[in-house]
Amino acid sequence: MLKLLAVVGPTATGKSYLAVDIAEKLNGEIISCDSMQIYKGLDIGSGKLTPEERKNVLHHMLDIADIGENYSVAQFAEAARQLIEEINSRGKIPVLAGGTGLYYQAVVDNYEFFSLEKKKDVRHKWEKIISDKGLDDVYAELLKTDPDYASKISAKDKKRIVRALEVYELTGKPFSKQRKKTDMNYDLLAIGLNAERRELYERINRRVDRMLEQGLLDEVLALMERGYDLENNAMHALGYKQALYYCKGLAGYEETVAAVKKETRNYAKRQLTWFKKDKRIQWINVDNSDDRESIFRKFYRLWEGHTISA
RNA sequence: GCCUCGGUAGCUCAGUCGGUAGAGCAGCGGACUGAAAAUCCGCGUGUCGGUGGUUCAAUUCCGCCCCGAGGCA
Repeated sequence: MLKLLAVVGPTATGKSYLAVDIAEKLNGEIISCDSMQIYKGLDIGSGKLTPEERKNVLHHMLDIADIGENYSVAQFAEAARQLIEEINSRGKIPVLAGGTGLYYQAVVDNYEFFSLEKKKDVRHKWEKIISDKGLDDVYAELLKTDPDYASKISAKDKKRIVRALEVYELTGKPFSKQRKKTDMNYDLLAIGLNAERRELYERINRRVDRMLEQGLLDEVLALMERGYDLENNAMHALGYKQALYYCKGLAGYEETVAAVKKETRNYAKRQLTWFKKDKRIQWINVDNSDDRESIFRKFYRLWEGHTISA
């Protein structure tokens, strides 16, 4: 069975560093599991490690998409599964590390995605209908094409409504028919990093301050100069969106910083909701007194206890 | 020391002519299969500063005390 190590959890808990330490000491390669670090040019704000910090370990799935393109889970899952095979065949251990719950789940649970029969942009068509006629009409359309799925989601859930219609149009199959391919087919050790809520929020606040010191606003200005704006998914990333408003003069500085911190805290909460549901994950609590070494030691105990580890 | 105003949710405050209270922000919980750092759903979380009194009933009225702000000395 293919080995797979996963490092997940909410933002600002030190997943990237732990992954590097694991890969260095256990002869591994890292597969980033982060929907924003995928994009070239989102560096500081996405919390990407610097080239210096990752020079000793091979990192996959970083900087593989342009901000102008819209990357998808389906692409990620396919590429990641391929990498897991390759890394295993080299006798090394793949470390899937990152905080994007859907990406993690799609890989580990082998989600099925229908192949796209047509390649065209139908999303804008539906978005136009929404702005012309309203969301209700579009939801009614979904009720016709895929009543099962329509009944599962909110009639106000714009993104899911559009997506289901889009997938139906591109694959010819209703969204609700997508399933897991099989149950888990990896020898998985999943590690979750978490901290007490208070401590977690302090870490997040500090991290946002650090990003600003490191030049997040300059990064965003540079992206603006290259013509990127809110129509690009990547620019909806936490921190980037708010910084964009600030750079356009639509928000004040203090207000912007507060908003980024708040939304990052809310995001961390959603990540926890996602990962807590996965009972395979073994949690490591990180606190103020921990450094990289002590976190690695906590990990190593779990690794030794893992039955098929070798 | 005296006078005035204030003390209600984590914060800022509203309110109850006496029937144990509600907004905003923050927060909490959840969903999630092709944008997911997205999108969506749900939830007031409270010794109404403390303590005596009046009352069937006090957060509300009265006394005393504590704390904060301002004024007069």
